[in-house]
Amino acid sequence: MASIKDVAAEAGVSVATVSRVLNDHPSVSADARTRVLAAVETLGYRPNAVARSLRTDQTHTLGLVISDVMNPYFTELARSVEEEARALGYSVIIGNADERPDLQDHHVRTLLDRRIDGLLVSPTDGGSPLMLDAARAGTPMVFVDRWIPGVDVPVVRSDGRGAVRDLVAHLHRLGHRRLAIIAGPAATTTGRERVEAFREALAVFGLELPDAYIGQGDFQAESGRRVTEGFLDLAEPPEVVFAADNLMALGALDAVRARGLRVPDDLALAAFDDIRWFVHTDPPITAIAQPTGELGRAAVRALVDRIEGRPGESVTLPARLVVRRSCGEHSTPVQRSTT
Amino acid sequence: MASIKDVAAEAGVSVATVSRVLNDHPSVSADARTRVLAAVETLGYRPNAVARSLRTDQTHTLGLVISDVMNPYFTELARSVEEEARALGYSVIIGNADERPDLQDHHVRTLLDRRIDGLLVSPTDGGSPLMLDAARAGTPMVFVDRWIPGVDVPVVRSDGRGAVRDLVAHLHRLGHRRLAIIAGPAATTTGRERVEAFREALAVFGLELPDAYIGQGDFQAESGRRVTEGFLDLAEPPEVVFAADNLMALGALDAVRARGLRVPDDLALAAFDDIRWFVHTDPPITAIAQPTGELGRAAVRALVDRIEGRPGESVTLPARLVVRRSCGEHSTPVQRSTT
DNA sequence: TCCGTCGATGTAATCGATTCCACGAGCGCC
DNA sequence: GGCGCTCGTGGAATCGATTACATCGACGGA
Repeated sequence: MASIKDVAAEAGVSVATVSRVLNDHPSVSADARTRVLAAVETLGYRPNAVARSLRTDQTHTLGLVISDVMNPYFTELARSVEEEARALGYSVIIGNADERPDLQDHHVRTLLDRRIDGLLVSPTDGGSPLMLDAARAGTPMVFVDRWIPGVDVPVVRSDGRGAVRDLVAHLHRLGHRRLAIIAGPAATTTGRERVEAFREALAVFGLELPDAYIGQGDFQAESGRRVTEGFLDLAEPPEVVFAADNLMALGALDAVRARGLRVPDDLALAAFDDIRWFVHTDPPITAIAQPTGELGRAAVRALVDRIEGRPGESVTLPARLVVRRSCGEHSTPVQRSTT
Repeated sequence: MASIKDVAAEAGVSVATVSRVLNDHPSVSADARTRVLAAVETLGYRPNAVARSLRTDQTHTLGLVISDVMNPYFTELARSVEEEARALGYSVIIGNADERPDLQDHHVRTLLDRRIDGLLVSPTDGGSPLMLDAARAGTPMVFVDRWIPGVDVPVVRSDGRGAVRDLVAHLHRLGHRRLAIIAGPAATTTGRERVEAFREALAVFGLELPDAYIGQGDFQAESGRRVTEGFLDLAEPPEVVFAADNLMALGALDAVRARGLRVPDDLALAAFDDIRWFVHTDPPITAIAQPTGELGRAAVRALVDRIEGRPGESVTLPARLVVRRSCGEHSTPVQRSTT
């Protein structure tokens, strides 16, 4: 592969001049410029990004470590992150942590070894020493969706409180009183927050959230299935199950189906995170939709701001309730928008 | 960030010795080794992958350019690719072409600039000059799922012919005679092949595939919707629509639903590519399942073989039919396995 | 005419690793 | 006792770019 030296030789100038042309430095004669460009053309020269990065200490690359690529929510997030990054001149390397702290650390480590310019993380756990060190060492970093409390890093996420209130109001109006939740891992902020938001919303209607109605899931389909089976085995099973993410809702659907029961007649179902398929499931699933694309874009902007020396701010966007039929029929569909 | 020089100074040896310890070269004294390792520990030293790559001309990175990350099939493919690559000591950079040749070229170019060791591509089109040049120039490369004819590059894909024959047999048994297909882009091999396989299977039963029953899609949901509406507007609409991928099936479902019609009573539906949600759609969708994970792993193995100087062979794995209810009820569910 | 300035260019240092080569010490063998 | 090997080690070149600094010529003003 042709190097800058070959180009210099071909154009009859020094490598410095070639470099100047390529980085359009002002003081290059028109003559030299055209000769260099011609040489670049004939040799099919492309600068070696590795060499350039070594010298400039910039890779123009962002690392994105997400909890689970197979989760459509994160897939969409990854897509919007890549789009915005590309628009700003950055590439993205995605690491899939698969909800496993060890894998998350593996990816953070290799990304740091590659000297990425900044890191976008949706932490799987409460924060490994590795990540805390990186943050403290000044690696530009932004948390997206989930975050680690007590770390001085901007957080880009959506606030589901309003939407969860709307959801509980919707459920209450339909007559449901025994509401259960399939929670995410307590080590994640979203895992805890969604339970809290749910509990608070229930309190508004004078309802409680007994421990038996809190199932411990891990954001994966299988755990949703398992927890739902546990609910169905209770002496007094809940009337509604609220899954804290879309995969656990899928698992819940599996469990209900395996018993030959029906949604919403035997058990109503709602989910956090809306996905396209929810329109076509049997029945269509009521869900809380996050502004996923906007979150991804905002996260990239915040990270690039940090990288380029600007402040880089936290962003919180509201989620909203999308009512479908999985919680029972309703006469007047009210979709209060949250603020 | 500490460099190899700092480690050398701390350990009281030369950088050469540090490098030897790190790459466990045999001739290093036990004493020097322990001193170096201690220095590495106290400084928290991590070798700079950029510098290493510049010198060794290896990045231990694979590029994966896929047609559409939002398509669950490709998401799963990407996941298995990353897993196998990690097991073999490689990282993966994913580029999402979004079915756009220009984006595909963009990613191929940046990946080559980064001097990735090898490229895994599922081409969006018939092959840009850029990609053909790269293949000719000797960049280790493997096509996965789709390929470009006439290029000397291993292809890892699944053969759907057997499964499509099974599907048509299934449809014929259910009494369907007017079968239509939503095709993928003619520029892709899978786009063409699936239509051909379908046509051949129909021929076995003495059925034809009239042009009016071939809708031109682009593997995206919206095109599935549009084509299905066209089918429904025909004087004699088809009884079955076979979507060449899962997203177009989603679009077809949207279209049927928008007209207030029902699957399979008004129009039966089948799809190429099986996804988890197909179990829970209304009705559950009959689909042709590819061994996606195995494809991804085989592709990585073939690519790494090429990179490391071994032959690197093409692989073709059979797909299989998964019968559900979207084509009508059947008495004895026959799922012939293909060979 | 001379000097200072500015624009264009080249030389060489540099980034952080790997690796070839040289060198010295120790050891075995004749 | 000397010769030659092997082993451990360090110095320095190298990968392909960027960039500080030096140089040189032209040009303008006094």
